[in-house]
Formats: sequence, C-alpha cells, structure tokens
Amino acid sequence: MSKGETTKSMILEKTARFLSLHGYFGSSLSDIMRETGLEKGGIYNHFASKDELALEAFDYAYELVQRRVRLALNGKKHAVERLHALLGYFESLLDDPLLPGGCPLLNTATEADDAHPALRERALHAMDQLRATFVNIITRGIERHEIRPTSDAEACASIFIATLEGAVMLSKLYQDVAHMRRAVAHLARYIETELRWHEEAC
Amino acid sequence: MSKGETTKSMILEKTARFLSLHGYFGSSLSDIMRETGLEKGGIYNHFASKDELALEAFDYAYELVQRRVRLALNGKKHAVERLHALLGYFESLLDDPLLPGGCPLLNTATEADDAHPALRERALHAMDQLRATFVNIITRGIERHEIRPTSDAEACASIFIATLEGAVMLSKLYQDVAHMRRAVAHLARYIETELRWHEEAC
Amino acid sequence: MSKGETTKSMILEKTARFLSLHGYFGSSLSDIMRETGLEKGGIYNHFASKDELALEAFDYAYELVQRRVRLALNGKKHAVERLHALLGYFESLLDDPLLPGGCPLLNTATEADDAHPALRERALHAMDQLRATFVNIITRGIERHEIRPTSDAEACASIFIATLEGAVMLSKLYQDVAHMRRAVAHLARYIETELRWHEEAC
Amino acid sequence: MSKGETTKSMILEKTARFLSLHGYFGSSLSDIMRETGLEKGGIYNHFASKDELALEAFDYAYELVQRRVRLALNGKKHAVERLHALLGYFESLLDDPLLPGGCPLLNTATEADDAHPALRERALHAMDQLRATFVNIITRGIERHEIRPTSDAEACASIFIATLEGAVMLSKLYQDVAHMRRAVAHLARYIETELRWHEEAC
DNA sequence: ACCTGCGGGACCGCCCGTTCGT
DNA sequence: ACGAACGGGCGGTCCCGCAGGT
Repeated sequence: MSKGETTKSMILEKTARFLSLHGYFGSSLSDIMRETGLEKGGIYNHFASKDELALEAFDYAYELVQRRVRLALNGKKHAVERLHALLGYFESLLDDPLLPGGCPLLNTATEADDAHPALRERALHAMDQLRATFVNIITRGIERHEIRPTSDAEACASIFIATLEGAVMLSKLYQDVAHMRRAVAHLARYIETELRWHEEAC
Repeated sequence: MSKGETTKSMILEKTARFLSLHGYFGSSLSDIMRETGLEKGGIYNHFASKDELALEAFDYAYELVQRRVRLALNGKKHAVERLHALLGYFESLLDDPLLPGGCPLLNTATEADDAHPALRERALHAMDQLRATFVNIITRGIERHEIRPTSDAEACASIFIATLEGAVMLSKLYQDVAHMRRAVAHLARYIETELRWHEEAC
Repeated sequence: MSKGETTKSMILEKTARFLSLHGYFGSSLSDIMRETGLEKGGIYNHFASKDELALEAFDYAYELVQRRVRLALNGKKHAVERLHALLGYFESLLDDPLLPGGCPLLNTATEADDAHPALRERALHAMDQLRATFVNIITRGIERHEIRPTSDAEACASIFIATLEGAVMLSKLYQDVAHMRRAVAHLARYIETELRWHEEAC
Repeated sequence: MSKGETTKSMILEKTARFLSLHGYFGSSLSDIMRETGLEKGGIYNHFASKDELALEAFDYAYELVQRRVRLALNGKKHAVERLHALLGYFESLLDDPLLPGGCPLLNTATEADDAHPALRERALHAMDQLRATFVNIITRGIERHEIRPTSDAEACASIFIATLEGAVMLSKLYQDVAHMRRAVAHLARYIETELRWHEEAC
C-alpha cells in the first residue's frame, strides 16, 4: 500500500470514528484535522469535499460491520444457527464496539433521512443488504426445512432489525447493556418458538 | 396569552418541526429565522441561546408525544388494552405524524447521546417516562391478574420501545409504513401469547 | 424631585461609575441595564441614545470632580495654600475615589481624543476649566505677591496637571499609591522652591 | 521571511496603528480587515482571536518604543546625558510619532486597567521596563558620582514618567505640543538643579 | 408620564468548507 | 502534505424604535 493510500485509510478510520460520535453536521473539518493530525490541504488531497469524505467514511464503517457480520456467520450452516449468530453480532457490539458511537446504520439513517440525501442513500443501501441477509437466511431456511414454511421472511427481517437497532439506541442512551440483552433474549426465544422447524411437529 | 407568549409558542412549534427534520447540529439560527419569519433579535428576546431554544423545543415536542399518548390511553383500563393502545399510538404516527421528522426521542437520543449532554439528558428523561408508562401498565396488570405474573415488566418495556423505535427508524428510512405495521403486529401477538393472563390457564 | 428626575439621576450615577471602569466603547447598553436594573425602554425614556447618555454621564462625573475641587479650595485664600489644596484633591482620590475607574478627565481624554469627537470636546472643555483653575490661582497669586512674578502660569498649569494625571495613571496601573504620593511631594517642593514669593528674597 | 510572516507583520503594524487611535474596545475585526485589506479568514490564520491579535499588536507597538528609546540612549554614557536623552525621546514623539494615537503604554494602561486584565498585564510589564530604565540610569549615575547620592531613583522614575505621560495626554488632547515642551523643560531643569552631581559642591 | 417588553436589523468575533501555490 | 487566503455563514450582541400597560 502506497503512502498516499495509508494516509487515506487513516483519515477514513479516524473520520468514521469521529462521525459515529458526532454525526455529519456535528463534525467539522477542524475536528477531522485534529483527529488525523493533518492540515486541511492534506485532507483535501484525498477527498474533494467534506461530503465525499463523509460518504467514504460511511462506506468504511459499513465495511467494518459487514466484516464482523460475515465473521459471525462464518461456518454456520443451519438457518437457526445463522439467525442466532446475527443476534450474537449485535450483542458483541456491547463488549467490543466497532465504533464508539454505536451502529453507523442507525446513526446515519436517523440523522440523514431528511437532511442529507446522499448519506441517506448510503444508509438505505446498507440497510437493504442487512435486510437481505436476514431474508436470505430465512428463505433458504424454509427451503431446507430449517425454518417453518409459514414464516414471512420480510416481516421477520423488519422485526429483527427494528428490535436490535432500537436496542442499540436504548443501550447507548442509557449506557446500559441490559436493553440489548433483553432484546436479544426476546428474539432468541422468538426464533425458537416461532421460526424453528420441528420435524416431529408435523 | 400575551403577545410575547404567543410568539414564543410559535417559535417553539416551528423550531421543533425543523429540528425534527434536521437535528440540532444540522439546524442554524438562520433556518429558524426563515421558518419563524423573525429576525435574530426577535428570537433572542425569548431564548438566550440556540441551546436553550433547542432544549425548550425538545420539551415542546415531547409534550406533543405525551399528549397523544395520554389520549390513546384515555378510558382504557385493562392492561392488555392499554398496551395495545400504545402500539396504536406508534401506528398512528404513520398516518398523522406529530412531527415530520419522526419520533423526537429517537432522533434526539441518537444525535445527542455522545455530542450534546444537555440534550441527551432531556432525551433520557423523556425515555424514562415512556419506559415507566410501559412498566406501570404491566406491573399493575400483574396485580390485577390481567398480565401473567411471570412477566418481567422492565424487560418488556425495553423490548416494546426498542422494537417500536427501531421500526420508526426503518419506516422513515424506507418511507414505507410496512416496517412499523410488522413491528406492531409482532408485538400485538407477543402481548396476546406471552403477556395476557388467561384465567382458565391456571 | 419628580420620579422621572430621580430615575434619570440614578441612571447617570450608575452609568458614570460603569463608564469610568470600562470606557465608552467597553460599555454596552446591556451593561447599563444591568447596573440600573431598568429595561432598555426605561433608559431611552431619558436619553435619546447611548451617546447622549455617555455625554451626560461625563458631565455628571465632572460635576463630582468640580464639587470636590471646590470643597478642597474652600476657605483657602493664599495662592500657595490653594495650590497645595489642589495637590490635596488629587491625593484624596487615593483614599476616597470619586469614581472607581480613576479620573474621568484622563480616561475620557485618552479614549476619546481620536475616536469620539463629542466626548473629546467634553473632556477638552473640562480640562480647560481645570487648567483655568491653576492659571487663575497663579495669576492672582502674582498680583497679590504670593507667587513669584516670574512664574509662567500657563506652563505651571501644564506641569501640575501633566504630573498629577500621569500619577493617577501610574497609581491605577500599579494599584500603588506611592506614585501619586511622589508626584504630590515633588510638586509640593516645586511650589515652595519655585513659586512661593519670599518677601525677604527681594 | 516567508510570505506568512510578512503578512503577519503587516497585520500587526496596521493593527497597532489602528488600536493606538481607537483602543481595544473601539476597534472591530472589520476595521482590521479594512486596514489590512485581508478577509476575516486571512487574519484568523495568523491569530486565534481578537485578544491574541491585540496582545501581539501591543508587543509590536512596545517594540517600536523600545527601539527608539535605545536609539536615543545610544552612545550616551553620562547619567545626566542619558536622562536628557529620555526627555528627548518623549519630545521626538511630537514631530515624528511612532504611532498616530500617542503612547501605547498610556493608552493601554488607561483603557485596560479595569477592563482587560491580559492587556493590563502587558502594559504593566512594559511600564516596569520603562521605570527600570530610569531607575538604572539614576542608580548607576549615583555610583559613578554623576547623580547626587541623596536622589531617590524610584521616586524620580515615578515623577519623570508621570509628568511625561501626562504631557503626552495633554498634548494629544489639545493637539498642542506646548504642554510636552513645558514638561520637558521642567524636567530638564529638575535634572540640572536636583539630580546632577557638582564636584565642587562637596 | 413613566416604564416594560417586543422586535428589528446591522454588526460583532469567530469558524466554516474550499482553493491553490509551494 | 502544507499553510495562506478566501468569503460567507455561524451563534450571539449591539443600539434602537415602538406599541402597550399602569
């Protein structure tokens, strides 16, 4: 990796961190300068504008999410197991946060939905992928007789994501992991009682 | 109501509206001037600073929430009925939003948790009251044999709020009410299958 | 005295006090509001503008000076005695200041000479009167054979005022009365050795 | 000298000039922008705040004073000659002012003593050095039998500075150099009659 | 007659995001 | 990668009128 690329990565990492805490409108280039130790010119060498930087920083943050999600799913074959792994991903954020400011999808969606179309677009696309992950697991789980055939994959995805992202918000607001633990426990029970296919039940 | 008070209310209403869309850091005094039609001097007669204005605008917005919640609960006695009424409140936001930017608790909590202590404090306090509403309904429901005695009121409150606020975020992001409808349906089923006390079941 | 006049006097007194400490440009109407306990409208009832207020406040402050000077000179007939009385006036400012910010003539002259023509005019006029006081004492002292006929009244006035006002500045800056005491001692000696007429010396 | 340093010097020079006329509170950044021909951002690159700019501008102005004082003393060995040279410095201000607004020590001391602690500190320090200059000349003059051993160096310094700064004020206020000429003549005579050591007098 | 409080709008000191020459 | 300069926008304060109440 060339020196320029190293610097660019460093900027993105520091910026993603800072943005996760303060949001797009709450972060200034001076903040980024301080965080990165670079002068303005140094930053503008790599990014044409604050917007471009923020967009790429979101991509960077979402990359982190994807990587950890893939890691959590790695090796898990059974749909139920994979759903529990996704719960595990959210629970892991408590002990070992990817970013100090919480989930970049939630933060960006909430801040940008009405105020920053380009950023909203990015958040929407990322959320689509997260939803697709849930939907695919359930759909293929139904095909494989691991998930009850009556399950509504789209609806389940909405419920899972809503509950987990809402729990991220609560746990961050209260600085208390209990809210996330309860959400995870609730969904775990939901998986077992509502989604898991029991052969003998037929 | 004196002229000054009328103006102050108008400022708060317009500001709460605008803040709900753009957030604290995304809103400038110039925006507020444009929205209210007042000059800076006119605004600063009523509020000492942007912070004070934002804080009071949050209180105003939360007042709206409280009023609609109370309206939804009005006349409902049975705990199960009251829980359904709370779901109804969230569902009502879809057709007739209190504020165009969604739930002020979610927005403020997400933006302010790391970046604006005073605002975070307000959001936290409001969330506490919302949680207390759920907790009280369930606790008293248990006492009255309307809710199963094994229910964990605190945990239920977390789950309800997380799911509903998460659904607000999803529905706003996607501009699609389906996510909220699914969350509400899920929780309605949860109420009936997990919380409601069935006499004959004993 | 009517209520309005009482209020106007109170405003002038408080304003003269504050201006002596912070100067014209360093004082705002908000400061005056705080000091007087009145609203803006209340002040503007009596004074058409900040300028008019400041001008009248200077007059008020200069009145205080004049009154104390007259008191110091009161009953003193002999020119030498009167000159010592003027030194006494300046020395008295140390223990019992007319205004907390020092001599209004010095302060106003220094601040306004290039920046505020109307205020400079007032300071100049007041300084003229102070100079005239010195000049008259010496001139009449010469006539009465109390002061040496070779004395240059104008020059002496300049020297006395320069030394004493300079000493006010030093004593205020250092918060140390020694500078004024030295200036007074120096001038007292000057009076005795250079100005007093000794009959036998002829 | 780099471009930035050149600009910074230019800003300081223009600012010191303007401040000498209008004082700290009477000067706005817009004034400085006009004087320097720079935009706000251009000034803010070199100084973090108006305060910092004013402080450095005072230092710049005092530098000018020091330089001319040193020039006046240059080559003069005898204490009496050196004291006359200091009078000459003050007299030179009339024909060839360092700054249009008069003596920065007097101006700053008078404006800042109660209203701007940091600026007062600077003025106090500069005044200390000026006093030290007088005190040292007299003290060493006594050692070298150039000044009468009974002279009080501290007291003389107070008297010289008070008289001269007071004369600066009068000459500025009246736009008339006579006041300064009288003060200088008075002090010149004082030097000869009270301070100079006459060998034969012993 | 006197004072309050509201509102205006220009201006304050400061910081923003951006460009560009080095 | 820096740092000088830009120019406009930031939150906030200024001085000032004027309507309204006592």
